Amino acid sequence: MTTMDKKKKLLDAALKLFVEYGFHGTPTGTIAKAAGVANGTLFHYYPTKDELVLALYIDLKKRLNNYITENTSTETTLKAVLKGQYLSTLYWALENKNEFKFMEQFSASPYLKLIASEAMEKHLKPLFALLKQGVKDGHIKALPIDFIFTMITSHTFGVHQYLTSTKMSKAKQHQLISDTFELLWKMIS
Amino acid sequence: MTTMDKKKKLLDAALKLFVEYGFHGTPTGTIAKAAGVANGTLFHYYPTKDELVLALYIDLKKRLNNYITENTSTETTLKAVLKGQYLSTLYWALENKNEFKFMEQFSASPYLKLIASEAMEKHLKPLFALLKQGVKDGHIKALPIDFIFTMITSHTFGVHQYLTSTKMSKAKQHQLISDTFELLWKMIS
DNA sequence: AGTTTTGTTGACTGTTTAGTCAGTCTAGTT
DNA sequence: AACTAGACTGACTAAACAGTCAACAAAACT
Repeated sequence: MTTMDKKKKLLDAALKLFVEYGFHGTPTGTIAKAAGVANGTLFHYYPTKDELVLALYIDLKKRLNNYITENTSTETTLKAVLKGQYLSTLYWALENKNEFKFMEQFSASPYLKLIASEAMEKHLKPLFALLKQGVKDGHIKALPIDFIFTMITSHTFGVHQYLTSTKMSKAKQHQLISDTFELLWKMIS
Repeated sequence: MTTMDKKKKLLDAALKLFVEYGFHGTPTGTIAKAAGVANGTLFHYYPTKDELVLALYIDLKKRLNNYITENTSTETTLKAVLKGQYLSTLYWALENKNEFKFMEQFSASPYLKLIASEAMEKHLKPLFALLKQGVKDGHIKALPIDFIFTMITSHTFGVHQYLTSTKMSKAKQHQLISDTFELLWKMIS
């Protein structure tokens, strides 16, 4: 097993356990065992438990971001670009339920403030620029950018929560995602 | 000090610490100390730590509910009733930031599934009936009730998050709350 | 006043935990 | 083959933890 395998296995195991039992409800020993590595190996890669939690969040954030950029072709209108990002996010969330659930849990937890704000903003910059332009051009309501961002985020979490709590066909899910974007757009435009 | 005083002091202390350090990040001993009671007293009232966490959530839920019912006069139109509930919720949240933050944290955590679903539904029943009627009368979009509910909830959490992360005058806050209700209404009607 | 019940205490305990460490293994380099 | 550097191990430890309990205090009841 290579280094990446073990790091990845540790993050995988941690994710599953964190979602089920919470951050502090999951001992490091349990994580190591579930990952199939020795106790000490966990601390070899992540010197403290907190660093493991943060690393996991950052890794997921990156994976989601990659997925979004890979799956959004260059659209022309602002609405189309936003819709692409919104759909990508929720498609990814559907294929990675635990991952998305963890991100939500993390976002509501006191851990969030441990994330360096520059690292946070780096990911958000492109979207913020987009929204800013949208406001300037009058396509989006003249509201503070981070307010619009917050609205999009909570809306997205809400839709995902509903999607995971309700059984429905893939087709219906995609229809709902598309419909809810229209609702969101109606709200901010 | 009476019994109620001590129970209340324990919940107060637990709330503050949970919001800052998380559920498992807060030892029971610290809670007891902060509440000014002996370690054993905590376990006299709440046999396990989990029961304390759940009791806190239920207590807050009740307090918010009371506030809403006390502060919503009997309106006539569906929109006015919903607006009253929405405003009440966010006004309460502004006066009880920690309380609301905890409820959000709790809602995203694995603890949520420990709450008996009947106790949950009891609080929601009136609102659900209201929404159902709204859909029937065509005032609200023909979407599943619990979807609309999820949308309202996440929207509310989002607005509160923005309100607490941004400095602004009381007047501006109230304006924003009112405005965001219109956005929400626009979305679901 | 005496008795019982209920509230309250904090020292204590068995367990669990994050994190350490002394040393083994593996793969690459000279 | 000898050396080195980093990966990896798991037994270990010191601290922290949730929960107990025997004793005491204060009400409440008879």
